[in-house]
This record gives sequence, C-alpha cells and structure tokens, in this order.
Amino acid sequence: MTTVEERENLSATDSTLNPRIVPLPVDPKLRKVQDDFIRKWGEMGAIWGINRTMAEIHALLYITGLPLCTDDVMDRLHISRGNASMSLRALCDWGIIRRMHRRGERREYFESLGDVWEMFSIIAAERKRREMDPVLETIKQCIRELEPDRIGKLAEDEAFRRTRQRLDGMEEFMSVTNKIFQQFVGNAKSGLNKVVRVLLKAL
Amino acid sequence: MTTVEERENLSATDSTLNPRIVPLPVDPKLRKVQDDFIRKWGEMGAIWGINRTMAEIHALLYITGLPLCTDDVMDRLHISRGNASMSLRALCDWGIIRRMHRRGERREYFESLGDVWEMFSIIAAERKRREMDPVLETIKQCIRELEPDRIGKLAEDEAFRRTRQRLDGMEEFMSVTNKIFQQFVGNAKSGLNKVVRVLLKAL
DNA sequence: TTGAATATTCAGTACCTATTGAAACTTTAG
DNA sequence: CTAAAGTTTCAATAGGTACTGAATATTCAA
Repeated sequence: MTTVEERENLSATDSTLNPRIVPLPVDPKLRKVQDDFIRKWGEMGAIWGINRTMAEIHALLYITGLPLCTDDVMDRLHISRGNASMSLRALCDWGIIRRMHRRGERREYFESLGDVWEMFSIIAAERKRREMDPVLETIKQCIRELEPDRIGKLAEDEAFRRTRQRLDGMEEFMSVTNKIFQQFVGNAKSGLNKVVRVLLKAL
Repeated sequence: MTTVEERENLSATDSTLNPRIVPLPVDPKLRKVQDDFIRKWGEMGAIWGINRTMAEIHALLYITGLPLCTDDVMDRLHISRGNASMSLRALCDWGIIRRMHRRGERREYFESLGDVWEMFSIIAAERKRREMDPVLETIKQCIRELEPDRIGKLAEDEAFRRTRQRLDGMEEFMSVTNKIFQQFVGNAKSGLNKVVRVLLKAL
C-alpha cells in the first residue's frame, strides 16, 4: 500500500495536486454508522446475488452519497487496486453505480444511484433475465416433450402423469411470478411504482 | 459404490428383502425430461440461496412426485451417502420436503411438497427472517445513532445529512418490501394467495 | 441383548471463487 | 513525443464451501 502514502505525501506538499474531492477522514461517529451499514450490506450481498466486496463498494457509495474515486474505495475498504477496479466495473455493468467525469480532472469518480426503488428494479430485471427466464424455458421444453403425441400411450402411465402434473404446477407459478416481475421492472423509474402502490392500497 | 450392487444382488435373490417402493429404472423419455428439469433446477439453486446438490435433490423429489429413500437419491444423482444425508436433512429443516415412514418399513422416505406456492412461501419466509430482517434492524440502528440528540450540532453538517437521507430511503424501501413479504408468507397455505390475486387483478 | 439394517457425522480433500499485486496498457498535460 | 497519472488485466494463490467415504451411532426385529 505504498500508493496511499505517496498520495498523502503529495497532498501534504502540494495540496492542489491530486486533490480528492472529499478527504476520507470523516467524523468518527458518522464513520461508525457508515461502517456498520457497509458491513451488513456486504454480509447480505447474497440477497442480490453479488459478492461481498461488490456489495461493500456499493454500500459505501450509496451511504456517503458522494462520488468517490478508486483510491477512496481502496483506502476505505482496504482492498487491492485490481479488486476495486474489477468490482467497480461490474457494478457499472449492473447499472447501479455510474462513472462520473469531473471537468478538468483526470481521475474518474463513481457514484451510486440514489433511488433505492430504481436500484432494485434494475437488479430484479437482471436476475429475472439471468435466472428465471432460462428455468421457465426449460420447464416449457419439458412439458412439450411429454405431450401425448410424442409419448403415445405412455401418456396414461402413472409416472408420466405425475411428472406432467408437477411441471404444470411449476409453470403456472413461474409464469405468474414472471408477469409480476415484468411490471415491477417496467415502470420503476422512480419512487413507489405501480406494483407496490397497488399492493399497499389493497393490503 | 459397492452398496448399490449389494442392494441389487439382494433384491435379485430375495425380492422381499429391502424392496424399494419404486425401482429407479424408468422409461428413458420420462427420465430424460426429469433429468433436464433436475439439472436446470440445480444450476438455478442460487435463486433460492440453496446449493446445487440440495436443489437437485429437491428437484428429483418434486418432479417424480414419489417418496424416495436415501439410496434412491444417491443412485439417481450419483452423490455420496454423507452428502445425501446432510442435504436431505437441510431440506427437511427448510420444510420443503418431509420425512415419511412407511408402516412396517425401517427405511425412511422423503417427499417434496407438491404445492409450489406453499414451497416458495416457506422459502420466502425463511429468507426474509435470515436476510432482510437483520439488515432492516441494522438500518434502524444506524438511523437511531444519527439522531440530532446524539450528534448535536453536527446534525446540520452536509455529510451527516446526506447519510441520513440515504438511510431513510433504504428504510422506506425495506419496510414496504417487508410488509409485502409478510402478506405473501402469511396466507400462503395453498394456491394463488391474496397478494398474487390482488396483483393479477390490478395489472 | 445382539446384530443387521439404516442413518449420521466429520476429518480430509477436491473444487471453485475472490483477491492480490505486478505488469501492461491508456490517457493527457506539457 | 514523453513522462506521469491513472486504469485494466491476469497469473498466482489465498480462502472458503461442498463432497466423499469410512467410522460411529441409532434403530428395531428377534
């Protein structure tokens, strides 16, 4: 971690060189709260299907509400440059953080989306696409392969009937779930979206 | 895997000893369909927060709709006794498969719940308890720690205000989500439950 | 109580994912 | 163009989770 010292030496001797927008040292009380949040968010990355480091970086950007650069992230979370770089890129790919250029600055900054609803919509959309859609496709394929014209008189066999029944149950469930996701994901640009408003009113 | 042969030799010489309720060999067409389903379900275990083997065992029990014993599972999925035992127990703990005794039989059998809605309710309830509740608790704790009477005049500081704002946004989101889960989980004993019916009507 | 059938546990290992850190690459100011 | 700043890549490896299979425990019929 020589980079840190180097950078701090530089700022000490010439504070206009490589100035970070927000110095990392922060009021200890605030910092504790932020760290608690970051830790928990990291542990719970599983909910998102995201690994710990990615979750922590996101948590840091979200909770501070500031654009931070790679070095800020490295310093605050004690992770390597490579890790920070890859994870930041992955978060950008997900679309829940964004790159930010500052006029006249070389360094790139990253900031989190501020709207939680939008963030979760994005995540939901992506996971639906990656995880639910393929399963639904497989199930439909399975049902097709068990259609009577493919299996002939075996269609009456007990084992076939049971399996087809189970496939039907699963298909119904996933189709309905899919539709709901679609809605949630579709009009979710900001704030409580339609799905949620409908539910809150009705319950 | 000597166990398999031993067991099969036994059945060959004395078919009343250790009879498995359903012989594993199954019509190849049906078997292919079941295997496709099992494979995909295993790959997608992540959705559930469950590992591949557990997901595959569950898929097998679900798709066949039959009570199977540990050896059936081992043979069909080519996994070790230890693995089968641990995974079956974990699935029982989740509550999505059940142990079954057959009168006059020593061996234990396992069968999957048949109602997909009930299964997912159970899973949702468990994940909410394990994953969402602790995060919400942490967030509330963070908000408490940033209350003006704890941090005094710092409450007006820009950094504090931003962090508090972010915490509030997250809290709103998670509280609402939590309520919806609660409903889904509460009255979900069977079939399309209230939450889903409300949504389907409204959308 | 005994022993055969069955079930569970767990130390060791295989396998896989995440992380590091140094080298290679890119960009821009001068 | 060159040097300095910044970014990305990737081989090596650390670290963690899942799996095996033999040892141990449990159950039940006789």
